Amino acid sequence: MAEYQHKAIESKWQARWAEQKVYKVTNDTTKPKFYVLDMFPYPSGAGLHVGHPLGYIASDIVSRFKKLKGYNVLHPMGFDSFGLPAEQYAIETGQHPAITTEKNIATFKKQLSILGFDYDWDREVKTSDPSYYKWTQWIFQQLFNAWYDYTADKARPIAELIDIFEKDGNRHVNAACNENIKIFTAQEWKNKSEQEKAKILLGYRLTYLDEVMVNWCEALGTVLANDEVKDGVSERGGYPVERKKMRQWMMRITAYAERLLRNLDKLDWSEAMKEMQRNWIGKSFGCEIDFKVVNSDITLTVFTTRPDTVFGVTYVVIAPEHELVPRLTSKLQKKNVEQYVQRAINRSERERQAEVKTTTGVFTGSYVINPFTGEKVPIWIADYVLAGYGTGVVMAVPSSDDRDYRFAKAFDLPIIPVIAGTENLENPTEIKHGKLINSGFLNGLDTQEAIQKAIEYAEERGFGRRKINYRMRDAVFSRQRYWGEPVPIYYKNGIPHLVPFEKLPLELPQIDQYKPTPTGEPPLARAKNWKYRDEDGNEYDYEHTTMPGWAGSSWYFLRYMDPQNDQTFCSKEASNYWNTVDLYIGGTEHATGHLLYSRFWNMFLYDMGYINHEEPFQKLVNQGMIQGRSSLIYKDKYENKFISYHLLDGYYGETVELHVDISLVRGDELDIEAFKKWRPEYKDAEFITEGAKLGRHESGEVIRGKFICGSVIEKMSKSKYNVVNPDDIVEKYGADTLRLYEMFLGPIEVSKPWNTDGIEGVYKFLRKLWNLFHDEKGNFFVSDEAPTKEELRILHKTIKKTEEDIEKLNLNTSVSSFMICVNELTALKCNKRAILQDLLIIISPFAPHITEELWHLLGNQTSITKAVFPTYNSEYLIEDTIEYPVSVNGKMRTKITFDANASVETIQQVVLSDEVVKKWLNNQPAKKVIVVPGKIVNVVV
RNA sequence: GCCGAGAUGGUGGAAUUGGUAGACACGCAGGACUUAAAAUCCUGUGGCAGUAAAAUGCCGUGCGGGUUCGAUUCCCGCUCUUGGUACCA
Repeated sequence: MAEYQHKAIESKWQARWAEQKVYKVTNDTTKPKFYVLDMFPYPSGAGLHVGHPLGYIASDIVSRFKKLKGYNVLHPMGFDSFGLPAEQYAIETGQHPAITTEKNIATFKKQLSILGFDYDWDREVKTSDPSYYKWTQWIFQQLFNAWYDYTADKARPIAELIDIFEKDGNRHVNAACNENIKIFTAQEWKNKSEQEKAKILLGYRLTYLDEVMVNWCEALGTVLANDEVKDGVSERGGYPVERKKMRQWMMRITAYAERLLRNLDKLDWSEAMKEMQRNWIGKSFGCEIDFKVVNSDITLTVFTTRPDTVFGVTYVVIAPEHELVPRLTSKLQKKNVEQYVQRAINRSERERQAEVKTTTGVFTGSYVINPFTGEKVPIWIADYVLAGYGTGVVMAVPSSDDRDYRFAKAFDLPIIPVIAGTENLENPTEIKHGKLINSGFLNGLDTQEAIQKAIEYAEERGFGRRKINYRMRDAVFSRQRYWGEPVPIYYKNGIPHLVPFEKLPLELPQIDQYKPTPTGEPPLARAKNWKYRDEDGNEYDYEHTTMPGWAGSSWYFLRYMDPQNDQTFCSKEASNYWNTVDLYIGGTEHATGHLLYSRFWNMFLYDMGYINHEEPFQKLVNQGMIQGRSSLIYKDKYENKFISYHLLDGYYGETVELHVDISLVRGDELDIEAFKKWRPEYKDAEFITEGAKLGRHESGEVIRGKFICGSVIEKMSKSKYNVVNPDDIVEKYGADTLRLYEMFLGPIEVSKPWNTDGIEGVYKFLRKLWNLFHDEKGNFFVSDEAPTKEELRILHKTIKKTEEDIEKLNLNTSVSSFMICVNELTALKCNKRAILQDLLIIISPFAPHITEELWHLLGNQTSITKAVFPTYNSEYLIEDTIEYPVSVNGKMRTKITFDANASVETIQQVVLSDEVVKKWLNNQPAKKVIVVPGKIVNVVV
């Protein structure tokens, strides 16, 4: 008697696969390669939840499928193990983040291993491992030692730039560099001090130091992400946050803007994803125009994409944080301006952009001359202008820009219509393109023509120039944190120097507390005796900031190719063989962060000749999120009293909403006793229940009623107590069921809340599959009879569907087709080896354990993972007749069966003489009969 | 605000390129087996009207329009949910 015993089968095969290293991947092989990758997880303390495996199962299915199709498949897993939560935990408990992280990784690995993934664990990488971050630091140093040559359109070694400076100065250098670098000759370069030279070079390097605005929280002594700031105060603790300029390491990703944009066309990513990156890069064509400030030597340069509307400029707006603001402010306006700037600067950029209802701004007291008209217009300050975009100054054309229009209305500034048809409109910005009016030499021209004409005019007269602008900014690389890669830099006389390669990795030092120093220095400043020592024994300070989370994750896909190499980050042989990632699965939340930074680093390594592919991820698929269903409980604001969900309306007091652990709730009903034990402060809480009148049951038992919780669908997170762990499901149903079920839930890209309601159906399917191989008594029983035509049709229909579905990643419908196949074979009582053996192979990528077991019961000696995917034969699917749906005016009314090769004329004739069709024709002749061969007939009445 | 995605029965979802809306599964209802329950199996199941039961008709893919012989699919305008918005990863 052998029933389907998932536990025994799964642990047996997992052990055997590990023991025989079935999933070992080698780099030298004659087989074609396939590289399938998941975005690696951050090992959080909550462990793996049911959302993580969604993508992992999909990639595992593809990996196993490609192996069956004869590919050498690289399908690795590792951990993005630097990050804030471990550090936060360290601050609170004093526990070293490395210890927490190791523990969390162990939990994750254990959880991953019971799901039966085909990872080669010998290739695991961890970003917080010094043997890994040695190479992250090395890449940083390569970026430090490089500059971007726009003429060659690639990065080059900084030594070559120094050569050019020595021979020719920087006059002919077309490089990505800081804006304030002055032109110098070779002789001038040679005369500069080492200090000066270092400063200039820093302005060219692909990683450099700069002063940038950050959210500084004095009380926490650290910089906060925009996410961590709510309404101008820190989310944690509610301390005030100010915007402040700090010296930070930057990454010159803008050098790559054009290539990052251009290459998108070559990638097999969703249009949505490419669009997001395009918008992030934000390329726009336009020009700069110089506006001279009246009675001053200052010139304000604006960037505009609409120089055609320059005759409609009625004022100019400058960003509150712009450095010229103090010089432009008149005595009379000083107080107003200072007040305004103070307030505006402390608002986040997102807030400033999002706010459209209230328009704010202040007049500086200064004026500029519009070089096209010679007219004098006022300079205003407004927070809708950001210092970081364009030049930080805009020319305002209230008649054709919405924000300018609102601003002009609010402050009663003039509006000059410049586009024909807008003269008499209440809101002229409704029409943005057309023939120009009130615009001097541009009158009568169309928008596009006028733009070109205006730029030419400005260029000829020297007060403007054609300009391509990008919205993308250089990336801030420094973090005022402990748990990240140390930046391999030390300072000598204030000039940054690279820690020599032999001294890498520069390991994280031990510190007493994981907090910033009392003076607001980053945590690494606490390290005792942590200094760089040169040969002469001189000591220098190391850089005290660490690298951001995205540093380690920007190149990990290369390390998997050659994970143990201690000579280089990844050997050329390995990267030449594995090349680009063929399928990358991960969430859309990485659209503009990780996926741009990785492309940038990969492109840089390509430029420097370390790898041979320019793009890291050829095909990208975005998996949706599995959301959690949180349970909510309502507590009286002042008393230790809880109110059941449906009684809230009638409750007299004020209540607060709290998250309650979902393990204490069954179908919205709270287990009150368990809840009292959950938190000591609730031990004596009072509960107002519902659903039953208080009283006594006939048996004498007191009727208590039910306590019902509210619920909300949101991100699965430890802090929301809504995490569902896959372990319990595997325990009850097995990994094969979980794998099939997660795929069966729906398309991989769609987000949905976790819900186990349908899991029984999938479990039943596996039992039915098992029963195909067993008789009623449970004995293994398979026949060697030749299959019938019908059985072959069922099998080959499924082979075809599965293959198409996996290629397109429609894994939910493959599971359905397996169910249909097994249902049909069960109905035919088919237990033929010729059919079942192939069926096992096609199901094996989805349910590797049960299929491996049955495969061996069939007498096979080697693993099913080494089998060959069956070839679909179209001959088995040919049908002699086709049943046509016949519709009248597009509505299906009847069905008529025709010979597969019946002519259109025959079909029309038969259809028109059909009783049902006649009824709808009602003795009128049909206006039209449309026959789509093989598909449908439509009669138009 | 800006950029991206989505909305189909009681539920998860299916529908290949514009061609039978609701595959497959859950749930529910009824039945078989059983002393009973569980498990298993069978039948039915979008809504409304209609019928003894059928037949049959009408409505129906977030809302309002449009294109088409034919629209879940294409176009225009909305609503709601959701991801990103540069120091969460």
